[in-house]
Amino acid sequence: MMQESGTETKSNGSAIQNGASGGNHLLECSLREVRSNGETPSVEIGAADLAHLQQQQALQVARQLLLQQQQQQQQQQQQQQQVSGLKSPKRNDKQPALQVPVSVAMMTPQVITPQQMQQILQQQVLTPQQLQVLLQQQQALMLQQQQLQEFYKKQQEQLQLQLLQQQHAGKQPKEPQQQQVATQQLAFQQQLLQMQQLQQQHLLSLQRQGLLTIQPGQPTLPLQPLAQGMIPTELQQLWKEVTSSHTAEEAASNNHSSLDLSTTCVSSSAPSKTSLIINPHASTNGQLSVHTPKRESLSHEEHSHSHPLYGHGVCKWPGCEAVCEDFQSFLKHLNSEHALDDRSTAQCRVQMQVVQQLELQLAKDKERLQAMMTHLHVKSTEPKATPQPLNLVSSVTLSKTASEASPQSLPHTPTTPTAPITPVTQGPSVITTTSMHNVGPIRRRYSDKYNVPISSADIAQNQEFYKNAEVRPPFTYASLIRQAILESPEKQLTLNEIYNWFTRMFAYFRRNAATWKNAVRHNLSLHKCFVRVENVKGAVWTVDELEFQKRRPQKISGNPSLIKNIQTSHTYCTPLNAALQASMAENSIPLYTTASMGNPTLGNLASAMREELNGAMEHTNSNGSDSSPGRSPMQAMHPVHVKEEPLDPDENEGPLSLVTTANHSPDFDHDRDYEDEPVNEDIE
DNA sequence: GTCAGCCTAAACAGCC
DNA sequence: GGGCTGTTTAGGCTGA
Repeated sequence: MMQESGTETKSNGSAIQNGASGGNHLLECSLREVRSNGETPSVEIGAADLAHLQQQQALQVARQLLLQQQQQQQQQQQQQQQVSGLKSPKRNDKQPALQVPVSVAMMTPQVITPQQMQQILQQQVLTPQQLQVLLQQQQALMLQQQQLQEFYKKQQEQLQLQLLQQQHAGKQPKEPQQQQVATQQLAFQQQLLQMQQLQQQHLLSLQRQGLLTIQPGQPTLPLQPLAQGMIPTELQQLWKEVTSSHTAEEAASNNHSSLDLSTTCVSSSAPSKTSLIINPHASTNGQLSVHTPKRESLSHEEHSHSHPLYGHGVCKWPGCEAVCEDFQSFLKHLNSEHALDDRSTAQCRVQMQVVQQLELQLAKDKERLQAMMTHLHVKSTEPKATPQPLNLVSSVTLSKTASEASPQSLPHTPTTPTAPITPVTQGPSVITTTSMHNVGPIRRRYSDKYNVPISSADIAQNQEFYKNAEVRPPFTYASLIRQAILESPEKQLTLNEIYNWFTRMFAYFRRNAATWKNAVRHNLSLHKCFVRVENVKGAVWTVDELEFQKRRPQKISGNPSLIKNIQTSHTYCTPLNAALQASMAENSIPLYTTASMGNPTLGNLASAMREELNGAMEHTNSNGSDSSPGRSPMQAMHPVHVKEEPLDPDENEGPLSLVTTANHSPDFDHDRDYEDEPVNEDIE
């Protein structure tokens, strides 16, 4: 639609372009001027007069249509308000706690917060009937718009015809006459554009009012790419796909439908300063683009790049993963397989719940983190307090960041709507904003030195997050490679399979393939723990667990305070995991991540964690040590290694010491998790 | 300041 | 020749 407008205004490209830079006001002013011009009696006679009269008629018809449409919009808005008014309170009654932001202070005006996101998600559950109503309304609008455009096209053809007649008749068209025609054309075009804008607004308001009560006074919001990007509604996508008959307009509206989390979190604070009404293609280089099939295919290409449900030739509808060769086939597939029915609606609701839970836990853990940091910040001024269990994570990172950044500033950290849910990840994830913004390579990753339990469960729990968000996973390449290999049924993968695992599991690795693939190969070659095995189907890579566990403990070996480290780290380890589980339990997280996504192993693991929660907390509160061996949360998770916790100093010198120290290294938490997954299956 | 771990980049070789 | 795979080296960054 916008492209077509651009086509029609080609002759007035410069004028339009000037209007574009001026924004709404300029355009409206020029529109008013043109309107007034159009209403003044024309002194021209002959063909020009005829054209003028026809222009007048066209303008009047257009105005009438505009008025009708505005009235219709108002009616529909009222209708939508009624619908939303009926739905929202009901949902509020159901989940009052979810409506209340846990930490309003975390919200920044420019950034869509998890709470806002939550609100959107809460309110966007529409019944298929409601969606159909919306759909019909949109189609009616489209029809009107088409009629108007056809009318306008006819009008322009007539104008051109008349101009040609004038020229053929040898009548030199006077400059003012041309100008007037051009001005009228511009006026009409602007009216059309304005109408399109109104339609855009209306569509968005329909979407939003049905889903979210939007604040008034944002008339330009719908056309703003970033703002639009803040509406990550699956239903919206669904709706758009169902109503995909108007591809051109969709190309314009979906141009900004990307669910790019990295851009979402940096939503613009200066709305409507870019070209809002004018076709963006018209204002690129002064040349108005012509709507051609090429352009259309390009828009589809852009669309396919940004469509959250399509990527790498695969439909990303939850649980689908159907292979679609191109975007067209994907659209067909989407319309046929994921049409607006009860199943799709239910899937949408499930997805919303998933996101909702993520938001909730993120908010709670943020609050918890802030409390922790505030506490530690205060503590750090005190003379050597007794070792706090939480020091394990924060002894380095938190003390530093707390001193660098005030606790108040942290909640303002723009986070993506869906952040990793693993509570322990909140430390690095929240503190290092770079990881959230995904700008360039992050240097701060899960450091092995923080005693942060990086586990396959961590990876798996955040699986959905990393699958969708282009956030670099804070795990080392070695850990990821190992994870990939160990996840495979035969515990061996070819290089290409490892690549595939990376791209499958992490959205981040769908870009810059040359870089990270090189790093993967580099790591495979570099680390002894990765063993290349010649297989029937070629070379495969396996993991030498012993070598992998040897990697970092060497650093600690020889340290006189090894025993103390072991003891203290062990002491710290338990409360940390207790905290982890407490977080999960307090939030009543039904282990929605991998467990709900169909990974029974992790579901069992998590269930076991929760079952052990009470005892774990008691154990933690007692003295923080493993006075009752095997009953700590971590030990409950990893019963295999409980018996392998020798505190005998002599054993620390031998090979076993490696294992022992590894027990307390983060990577060993990997190991434990890896090895314990089947154990937990046994528990189940 | 030094060291270790990690990441990135690049060059090179062998194979298909 | 080009792409893929595998190895090796070098430099930079970060945290201990």
